[in-house]
Amino acid sequence: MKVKILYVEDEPFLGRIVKESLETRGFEVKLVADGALALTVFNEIQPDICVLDVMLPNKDGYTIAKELRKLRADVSIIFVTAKIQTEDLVKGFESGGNDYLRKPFSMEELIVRINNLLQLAQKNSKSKGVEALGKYEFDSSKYELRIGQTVRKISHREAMLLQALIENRNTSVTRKDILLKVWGDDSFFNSRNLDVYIAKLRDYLKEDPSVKIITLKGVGYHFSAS
Amino acid sequence: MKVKILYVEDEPFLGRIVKESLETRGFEVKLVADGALALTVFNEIQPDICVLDVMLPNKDGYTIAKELRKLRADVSIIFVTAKIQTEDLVKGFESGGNDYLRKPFSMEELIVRINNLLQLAQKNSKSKGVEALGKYEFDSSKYELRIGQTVRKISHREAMLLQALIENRNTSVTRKDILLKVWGDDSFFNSRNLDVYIAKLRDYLKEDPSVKIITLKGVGYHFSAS
DNA sequence: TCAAAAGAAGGTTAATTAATGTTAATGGGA
DNA sequence: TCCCATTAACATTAATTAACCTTCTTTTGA
Repeated sequence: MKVKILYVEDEPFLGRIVKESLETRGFEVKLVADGALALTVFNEIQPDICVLDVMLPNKDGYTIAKELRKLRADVSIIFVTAKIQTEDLVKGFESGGNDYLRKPFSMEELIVRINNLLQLAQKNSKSKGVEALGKYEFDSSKYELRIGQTVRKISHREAMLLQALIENRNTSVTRKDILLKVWGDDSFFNSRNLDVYIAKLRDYLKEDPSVKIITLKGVGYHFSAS
Repeated sequence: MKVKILYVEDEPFLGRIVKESLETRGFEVKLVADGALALTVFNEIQPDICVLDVMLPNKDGYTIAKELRKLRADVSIIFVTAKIQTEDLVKGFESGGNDYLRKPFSMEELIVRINNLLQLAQKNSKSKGVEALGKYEFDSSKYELRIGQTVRKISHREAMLLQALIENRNTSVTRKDILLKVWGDDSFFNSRNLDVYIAKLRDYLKEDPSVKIITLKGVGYHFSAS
């Protein structure tokens, strides 16, 4: 499958050249000229990489980046800017950018940096969609948990929770973060709800003892799986 | 502990300025002017980040990078170069570089990119492995303490405390440092709490008398283990 | 100067409280 | 109705607090 790129750029001439140039190299590029549209298009095409101009009408690149990160923590973001102020650079990395390119840039440089990020992303998350969890496989788009021949459909909440754990695999997540991500708020009742769902997941995942959800009492959970 | 940087640069004037500038920001910088020396110095100081000029006498930056990667796969490498040819950029990433900076660059830009790589590296290597403590083995990501065939699950606090001791193995830690690290504050009650947990760890570790938690009354503890 | 007394710091074990586990009952929407 | 999310009820475990004990240090007075 082609690598999808969301390219947000308001200069039409530059935009078209870069888009075509990237397409020649086998990327699938969606060009958006208006910052306010970026999120909508992002949700539509689910790109692997976002290339964002910083100066944009309606909504600047940094703001977009922050919003994108919330939607998908693992998306790769490259900023492109004519500004050379270093505070912008700082802002760029702070708002969740993975790389920063100054205009004018060469196509080769952009492509190299794109490829670099793709490799990184691949290392971090293998082939997305289907996650290997020990002997299990979790298909986050189908809400399916497979082990051997057995397929178990899991519910929306179960899937969200499992996803949240997977995103923090081999590190710890706080209960609060999970609650905010999965339930949207961390009230007392939702907190007990989380306990219930953890129990369910543990039950689903009990066939492979190497897949573990360890409780960090007073803190959160630590999910580990090969 | 300070972040250590190996900086290979043959222009003495630039080298000194960058070195001093980085040191002002709290980095520990070793400046090397000769490519052929880079490896030796690398082994000596075990840096967290390497900043390599590409054009160097005796051995160029790309070659150095490849060799460094062989020595330590997880080291972060930033190339710095006056060349603007894009083939160099490609070569840079291919030879194992993590980032590429064109001269002239601003200090801020360098620092931002350094910090970015540090964060990345931390994410990747977070769940570090298994510590040998005399006859025991402590797996900090699984919260397991093993001796012979016996595996004991320990709690989060127990693990944090043990980790804090291990990090200061064969030296002394103050109670205050431990309390801040494990409990977040050093109030009276938490201080007594620490006593309780020290007792637990001593109990867990009593099978091997060479593993010792020695009390330094009025100061802290001294943890020793082969 | 020295021994006894008083304190302080920490050791140990037990009791208490808070957090989470588990299973079942309830309730609401396609 | 059926499924899933939520709430409830009771069980379990970890963390904290308490109580009492031991050890070392400091103070004090003969």
